[in-house]
Amino acid sequence: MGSPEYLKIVEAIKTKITSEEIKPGDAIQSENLLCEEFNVSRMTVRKGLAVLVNEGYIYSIPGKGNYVCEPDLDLYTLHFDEMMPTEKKGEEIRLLEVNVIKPSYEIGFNLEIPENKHVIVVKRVFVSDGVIKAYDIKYIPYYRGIPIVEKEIRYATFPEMVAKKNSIFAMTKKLKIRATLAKGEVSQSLDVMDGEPLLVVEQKLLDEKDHPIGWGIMYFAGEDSGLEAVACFD
Amino acid sequence: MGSPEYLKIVEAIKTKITSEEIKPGDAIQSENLLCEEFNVSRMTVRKGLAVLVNEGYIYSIPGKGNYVCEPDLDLYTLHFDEMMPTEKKGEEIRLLEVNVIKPSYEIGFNLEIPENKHVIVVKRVFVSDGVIKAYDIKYIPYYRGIPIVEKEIRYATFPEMVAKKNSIFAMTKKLKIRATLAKGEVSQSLDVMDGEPLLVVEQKLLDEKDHPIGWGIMYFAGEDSGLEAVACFD
DNA sequence: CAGTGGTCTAGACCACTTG
DNA sequence: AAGTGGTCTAGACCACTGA
Repeated sequence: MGSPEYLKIVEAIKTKITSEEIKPGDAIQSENLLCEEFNVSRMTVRKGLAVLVNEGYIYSIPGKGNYVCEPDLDLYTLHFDEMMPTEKKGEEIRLLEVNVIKPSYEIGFNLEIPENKHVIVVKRVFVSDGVIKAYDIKYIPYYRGIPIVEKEIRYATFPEMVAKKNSIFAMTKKLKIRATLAKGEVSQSLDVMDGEPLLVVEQKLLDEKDHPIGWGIMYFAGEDSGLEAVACFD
Repeated sequence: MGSPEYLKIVEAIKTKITSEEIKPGDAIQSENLLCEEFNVSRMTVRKGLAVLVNEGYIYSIPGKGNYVCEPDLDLYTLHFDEMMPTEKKGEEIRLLEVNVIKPSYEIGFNLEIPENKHVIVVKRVFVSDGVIKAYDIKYIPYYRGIPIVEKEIRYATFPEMVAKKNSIFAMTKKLKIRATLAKGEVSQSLDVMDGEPLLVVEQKLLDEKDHPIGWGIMYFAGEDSGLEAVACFD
């Protein structure tokens, strides 16, 4: 009752859509008709429709009308916390290595830099209740002023490591997720046997021009450690 | 120049944020000030601010002002196409099994149903250029009218299988992603050796009351097959 | 109290689509 | 030409925060 008029319009149309009274591709009644129906001004109707557009229920075609969206059921929201649930009791980060190196072919390829440019490599493990949960390797093109002091880098997130050079608002992060088998250095760092299944999350940090400014790989041990995602549509 | 006034306001404030002229937690100048600055009416200013709110740049506190958001750098958009890139050349879906069964403890637990309720089980593999890419198992509580005809179910997505009973607009999908080793039935279905690393995507379909209406597990073979996600912030 | 954001109105003009 | 959505105005009243 006390709710704003435009929210009543939102709810009314949402109900029509979820009850399948109107289906994807169908047109909504015109804005002028909605004005009469709800006895409100056109701006109020449009505010309600704007909410539905933002939430992915409808879209507009100028000169024609407002239409119900085909829901994109393949889109999910993934919450990937780079630092695990740090700052909690029993959580700890161990810094294994901070170095300036010449990039391997793979590193140079992923950071799109020539082989004579130096690269910072940071290797850490995340420990929970005494058990190593994840092994994290990050590569960042070297630049003056990059933090390489242990204290600064130990608890730093990927964006924080490059924040001096790039605004976090102008960065994009991309993930690739796959499975692999533990072996060699990775097994040792995670303290697992070779052949254990590992979840691999590859992170790439891009600047506003889509140029890589960081590349990292995280290995997660244990079948219990996984990621969760929720469908966007609500 | 020809762009609407409210978009000019959006761009101006975005630039201030990405250039870090104003930082997270800082206040934007008041709406009335923005009206004067840009020589527009308040509704136009508010339309611009609404865009910034939707895109996650700012938030409002009634009676106080508009403030720059702390960017949530842990949120990603994951595109998980349940049907793989089907309908493409060289792609094929093989239906291995459609059955009505009594649920195991695990199935009953995940679907939150008693053990005397029957369940449809659908097993499929996704084949690309003759290579089996994924093995898919889905469980759906049995109800009258559920499609169990091969033709109907072979190319059906999870939501389509339950669509007769539930509107896709009222459904939620949740994913859990982890790594495991191939073994037994899974190895055979994927035609890989035991001990191969597999990416596991567990899907749960929930109705509007958060009650499960479907549970599925997809196994992806091959180190090359993985998922990709992009940070939401733009 | 003056200032802020939240809601709403009753008009207006434009570009666009359709018959 | 009539109808549609997109933009915009110049007011208004409200509930809220802070001094």
